[in-house]
Amino acid sequence: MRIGDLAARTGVSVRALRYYEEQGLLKANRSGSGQRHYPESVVDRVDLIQMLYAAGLSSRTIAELLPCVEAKVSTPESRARLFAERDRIDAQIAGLTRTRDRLDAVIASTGSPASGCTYIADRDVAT
Amino acid sequence: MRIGDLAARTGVSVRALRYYEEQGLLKANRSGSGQRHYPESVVDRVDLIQMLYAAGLSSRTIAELLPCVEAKVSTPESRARLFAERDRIDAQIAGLTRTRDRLDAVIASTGSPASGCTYIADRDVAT
DNA sequence: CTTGCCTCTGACGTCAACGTCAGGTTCTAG
DNA sequence: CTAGAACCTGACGTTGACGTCAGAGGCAAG
Repeated sequence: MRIGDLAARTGVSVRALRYYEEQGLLKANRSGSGQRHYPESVVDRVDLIQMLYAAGLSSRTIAELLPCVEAKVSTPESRARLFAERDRIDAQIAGLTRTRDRLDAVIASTGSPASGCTYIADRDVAT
Repeated sequence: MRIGDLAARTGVSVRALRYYEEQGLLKANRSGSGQRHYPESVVDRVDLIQMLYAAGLSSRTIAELLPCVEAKVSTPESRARLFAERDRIDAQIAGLTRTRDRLDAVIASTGSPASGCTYIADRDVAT
């Protein structure tokens, strides 16, 4: 599997994949001419990397936690980092939930102004 | 209330407050000599701005939604934006929840290797 | 008055995760 | 064999939300 194929499979750009390698998140087997070749397994790894990036983790943190998540290998530091990131994500979820509820309240008040102005699509307001 | 006081009250830097004004998120009464003076009410406004920034909204989007959230004034576009951002935040919460659960699973497997994989994750899944 | 802190307006610096371009090599289809 | 897609390594550009510095002015206390 070459880098273009991996990019297509993961939806990540070729540039991003090379960047991940540069950051030590991804390793590639090189052919004689220097081209990168990947096994199927890296697809999951790239998905995981994207997942962690989306959760707000930095390259450095991801690099620290990847062996922990994939190979179940962990040092005391990485375990501490793991707990810290878990808690940070928890807090982030809590904050986002409050923000969403606030927006929902706004939607409820501007969307149906007391009387029957109901042409605004009837959405679920408080999950 | 001068800008330094507002910064202290909100935990936001002076630079950030000036930046908010530059982005049209905050207005200030100017004294004769050009110094900014704020009423008490802007404290809540700044908190709200921070909340929206934390939720991943851009200055432009916040500027569009602030009148909607504070004064309950909305145009069809801002209402559409409101719905879009609410849904985006919902999706973000869902993604973060999956990521957190994944980290919890890792914690469960690396954190207590002796007693078989018992899940730690009996946390509330953020409504 | 002057000391010292606060404020003002530019304007350049920063940082992360890439985008994009240049110039050159390699693989593949016909 | 040859065109053209895909790949390579630098290396500079981008974006957003500020940080930071420079130089100048404002404000209450002693």
